[in-house]
Parts: sequence; C-alpha cells; structure tokens
Amino acid sequence: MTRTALTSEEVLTTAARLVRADGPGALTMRRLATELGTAVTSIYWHVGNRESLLDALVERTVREMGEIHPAGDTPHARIVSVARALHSALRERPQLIAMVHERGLTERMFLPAQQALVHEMHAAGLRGETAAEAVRAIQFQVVGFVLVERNRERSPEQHPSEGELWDSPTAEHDPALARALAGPADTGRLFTVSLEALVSSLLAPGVADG
Amino acid sequence: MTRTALTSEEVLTTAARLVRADGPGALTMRRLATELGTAVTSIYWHVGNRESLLDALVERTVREMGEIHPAGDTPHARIVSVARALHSALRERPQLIAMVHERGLTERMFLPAQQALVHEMHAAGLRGETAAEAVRAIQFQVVGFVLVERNRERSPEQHPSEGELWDSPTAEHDPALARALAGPADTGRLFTVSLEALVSSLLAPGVADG
DNA sequence: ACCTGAACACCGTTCAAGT
DNA sequence: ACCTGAACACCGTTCAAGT
Repeated sequence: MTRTALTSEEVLTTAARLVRADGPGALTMRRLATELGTAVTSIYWHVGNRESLLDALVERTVREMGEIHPAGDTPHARIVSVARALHSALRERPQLIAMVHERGLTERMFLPAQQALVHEMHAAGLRGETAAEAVRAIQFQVVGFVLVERNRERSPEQHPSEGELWDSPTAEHDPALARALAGPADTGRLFTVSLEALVSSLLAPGVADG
Repeated sequence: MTRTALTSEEVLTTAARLVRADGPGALTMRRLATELGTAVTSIYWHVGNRESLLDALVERTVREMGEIHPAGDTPHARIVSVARALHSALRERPQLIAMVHERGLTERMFLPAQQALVHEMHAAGLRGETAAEAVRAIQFQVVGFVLVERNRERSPEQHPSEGELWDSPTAEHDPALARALAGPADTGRLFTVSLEALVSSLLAPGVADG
C-alpha cells in the first residue's frame, strides 16, 4: 500500500497545520512524517532540512498576510485604521507570527502596511526622513504591542502575586490605583491611548524635526 | 579524584554563565554537567529538572535587576528617565530577559519600576485608574521597544531586499524617504520620539479620561 | 527522480544502585 | 544525604541502497 506521490506543497500544508494547532515546538520531523504517511527521510528530499522547512512556512505566512485597506476620512483616521488592521492580523496568527519574529522577517511582512502608511503620511504633508521616521514609529508601536500582549497571555498566573505586592505604601492612599494595577490590563484601551498619542504627535506640524 | 560538594548555588551560577555566553539553547544538562565536573544526574538532585533550573535562573535575574532611580526636575523628565533606565537595563541582559519574557515574568521584573512610575504619576497629579493606565502605557512602550529592537538585531541581512522593494511609485517622488526606509532604523531616536509623545499625552490634563 | 531503513550523535529524564 | 552509570524514549540528519 503506497500513498500518492509526496509534494513539497503537501509537506508545507501539513506542517502549517501542525504549527497552527500546537505551536512550532510540536513540529518534529518524525511527527510530520507520520502525519504524511511517509518515511522521515522523504521529507528531507523535498524541503531540505527542518530549518528550510520553517523558512518556507514563514515565507508563505508573509505572503498570505494580504493587503491593507486604510479606512477613514482624515490621514489621522486612516493611519490609525492601518495600525489597527495590522494589530488584529498579527494577533490572529500567533504561532506563525512568532516564527516570523524569530527569523527576523517581521519587516518584510510589514512591507505592504509600510507602503500604505507612507501614502497616508504623504497625504498628511510629511516628507522625507520625517515621514520615514513616523512610519517606523507606528510599526514599532504595533509590533511591540503585539509582542507584549502575547507575553501576557502566556502567563495568566502571575497576577495574584503582583496583587500581593501592591500592598505598598502608595497603594494605601490610592486604593483605586492599587486595584487597577492588581487586575489585568485593558490592553485594547492601552493600544488605543498609545496609538492616538503617537499619531497625534507625529502629525503635529514641526514636532519631529528637532 | 572527587570534586568539592556540589551546591545548587554553583549550578545556578554556571548555568547563568552559559546562558549569558551562548544563549538559552546552549544550556543543555549534559554540557552543564561537564562544565561542573559532575554526572548529569547529580544536577537533578539539586535543582530538579531543566525547567525548574531555568525558573530559578529567571527568578535570580528578576532580583538582580535592582532598583530604579528617577532623575530630573519635572515629573515628565523623571518618568522619561525611568523608562530610559528600564530600556537600557533590559538591553544589557538580552538572553536572560528573553527567558523572563518566555516565562511570562516580565511583569514581576517590572514591579520596582512600576512603583517608581506610580510615584511620579502621583507627583504629576494623576490618580486612580488614570494613573494605572498611564503607568502601563509606559511599560508596554518600553517592553515593546526592547522586543522589536532585539528582533531587528537578530536579522541584519534583510535590509537589502527591503531596499529593492522600495523601488515603488511613491519612492520616485520622495527619494529621501525611500533612502531612509531602505537603511537601518535609528531606534534610539524612535524610542525618544515615541516616548516623549506618549508621556506628553499622558500628562496632558483631562485627556485619558474619555 | 523519488523513497526507504539503518545508523549516528545528540537530547531530557528515571531509577536502581552505590557511598 | 548525595552521587553515579545504565537505560529509555525522544530529537535532527546523513547516507548507502533500493525502485
């Protein structure tokens, strides 16, 4: 009983499924071979080694990310919408994004978004290095946020101990603050606040020129 | 020829050295045993397994991070100084910080800084949930930045291809922008710009209350 | 051109046996 | 109380041998 001819396409698809389901750590060559119904060594013929398989997976993810469609009437609104779209796109593919991150390909994944942002910065009147800096500030903000959020999600256990430690002198004459810092962060709101602050500052005339 | 009695302290110190030198991936139980001059299995008696060894390492790093000393005359300046201190402290211990990050203990590591920030927010007149939100916005900003920077450092190779892709329509009538985006980002400046924008916005009266 | 099993050099971990 | 070697079940990868 032999199976139909193996293709690198099939290897990639199955590998992507495993990563999405159980994370990159669960993608072992032997498990992949079992899943595909072939010998481990056949995979090597088609995709080289594990490293290049992961490279191909990442490449595919970058392509699949798709285009960005800015929405809104003002440059400010359209920039914010791009940042938000990026934010949720990244959040929907946590494991694959982590792999893109590990491989340092985050920038290339961001290229379409970057071009959209450049367009909007131009519309807002920014040019040259100032515009470039503004675009990058947005990117850093969004990527940084996603990374921090992922970090927090992976460890919901630590908050109690953090709560204990907030029985500090400061906490006593500001209980509302202590309560807020003991509980989980409202990351959605933090994202909005920080993003609005940044965009407003970037679009304010003459600020980024110092 | 027997060596002096093994202690868990010695195991931790040697393990920390290996991680600092070659990263967490290089810390294998067998290599650690060789380095210590004992059998692999002795380590298990002292520190449990690899996982709890890494836990202990991380715990130690968090403690060693030390205190934060705000500098400057205005709350704005002092908040910025705390953020900067955090930023460089994190950058000086990349591998160990990565482990703290992986284990989701970033928050606990940030506790002293958090308390310093709360103090400054109070000095600036912020209270309760507004102050808590402001503190967290700063934290997210700094941590996010460090993570993005580390990601970029790990992959200096990708810029050429990014440069190629910047032969786009927009690039032609703004060559300065294309040049800026093709080259490496000035992360120090981006950090300053974003941080100043955020702090100014957070300390502006009545903004974070909507 | 494509697939295979055997073999190699690595892992982390357990456990009975030593002192 | 502390240390040990043998053994187990995993890895990724190579390579000669098959069709």
